[in-house]
Amino acid sequence: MVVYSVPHMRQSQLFTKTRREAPSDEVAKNAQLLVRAGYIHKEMAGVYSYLPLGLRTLNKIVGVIRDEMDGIGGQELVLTALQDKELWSRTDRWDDVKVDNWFKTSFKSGGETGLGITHEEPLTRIMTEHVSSYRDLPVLAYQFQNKFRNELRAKSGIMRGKEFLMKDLYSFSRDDREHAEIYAKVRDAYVRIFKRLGIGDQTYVTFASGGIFSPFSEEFQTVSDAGEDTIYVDEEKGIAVNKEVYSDENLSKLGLDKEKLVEKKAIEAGNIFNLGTRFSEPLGLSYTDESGAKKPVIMGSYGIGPTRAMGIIVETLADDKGLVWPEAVAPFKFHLLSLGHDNEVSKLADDLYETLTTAGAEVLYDDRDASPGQKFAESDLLGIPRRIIVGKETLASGQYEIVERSTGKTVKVAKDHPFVSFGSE
RNA sequence: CGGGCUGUAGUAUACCGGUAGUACGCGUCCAUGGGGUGGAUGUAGACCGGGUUCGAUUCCCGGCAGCCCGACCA
Repeated sequence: MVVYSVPHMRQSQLFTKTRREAPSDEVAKNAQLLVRAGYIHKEMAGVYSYLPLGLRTLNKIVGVIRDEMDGIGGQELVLTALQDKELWSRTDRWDDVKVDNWFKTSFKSGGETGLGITHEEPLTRIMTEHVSSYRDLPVLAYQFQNKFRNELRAKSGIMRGKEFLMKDLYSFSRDDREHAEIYAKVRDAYVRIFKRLGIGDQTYVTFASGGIFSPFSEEFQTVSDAGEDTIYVDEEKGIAVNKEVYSDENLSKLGLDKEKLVEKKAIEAGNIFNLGTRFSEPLGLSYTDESGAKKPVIMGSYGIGPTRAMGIIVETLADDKGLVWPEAVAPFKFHLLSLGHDNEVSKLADDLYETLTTAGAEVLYDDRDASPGQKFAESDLLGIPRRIIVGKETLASGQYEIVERSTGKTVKVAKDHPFVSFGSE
């Protein structure tokens, strides 16, 4: 997992502030809450900056995805944002008629370039320099990078922007059989990722339009009223089919019973594709097999947008009081609140903060001189999983109060109780 | 890209053809201290350009920006 240089923080030092009211130019719940809580800042339509709390959350999501990608043998790298026009011309994806959402610009020295919308082309070219024998395959390479897409209409807060973080994994295999194995492995990893991100129960593998090399691609669709897609879910089988391929013919092909399907709105959280030789052929990525024959590499691509995932988590789990983060994604595990002006209380809270941080806990300590009501309200808004309350009652009873954000469930813990009583770490 | 709408203190919102009011925020002071606590006081504003008019924040035109519906969405 990722190691953070600052695992804990005093809230009095946090420069971001919360707001009572949602900005008037946001309609999407995810953007309203994330802006109110100071996690993000809207720079322009569809373009958001990630502030300290937002970045911590985003990094947690990235960490989960990275963990799963590494777990199936993915090798992380990072490609350039600036793209080579000549390369994209070879696969016929430079032309504005073919791909209409490029941000294009030019070099002072002459010639055009564009900001990367996806990265099949550059990675395939790199592979031509490193793959030449069947012994060099398969390869799984992935990256986290900002993609730039000149969307005509940005919407839905951070779920559909013009600049957004994307995890894109590409697989390079010897043949269809090997590709199928890898594809299945990535698919399983994706299922685990959404489960770890806390949206597994609402996320369905969904058949969608495929492309040239397979009849269908598979999307990971999270059921949400904020979704832009319509899917038909088979609850029993736990799979769904996108409206774009919903037809009697396709349903029978997929072995789905029309009667059992339920229509739902959903948002696409991930998508996996069989690319076949769509890019390896035109870019000359081939290898020599055991018999000395030259063969094209079979490719696949697999995307998840961590920023979009963050938006989906908010849409799915937040309540009317504010954000609610699952354990694995929260910017901090604990939100320690010190209530009132009492010196003894402050001392107690300081000591607990010291104890927790020494034990390596990720804790945000609200040490500010603010009213209890304000601290509670802001704590709800920030959505940190467990709130530890230290107040005058603690002095009287000798107990800390721990409140779970998602359920409101409260437990009391003796002051000198062992650290493990605060929950898993 | 087609259609619709909106730009007023830092934020959220009123009113008005005669240069703007409220709440929150922020500063100061007093009280308060387990659900955005109460009071006093201060601070700060009409997107840009042009037109109509005695006078425009208000009406008209253009620009820019933002939002919504649709289309689009490796």
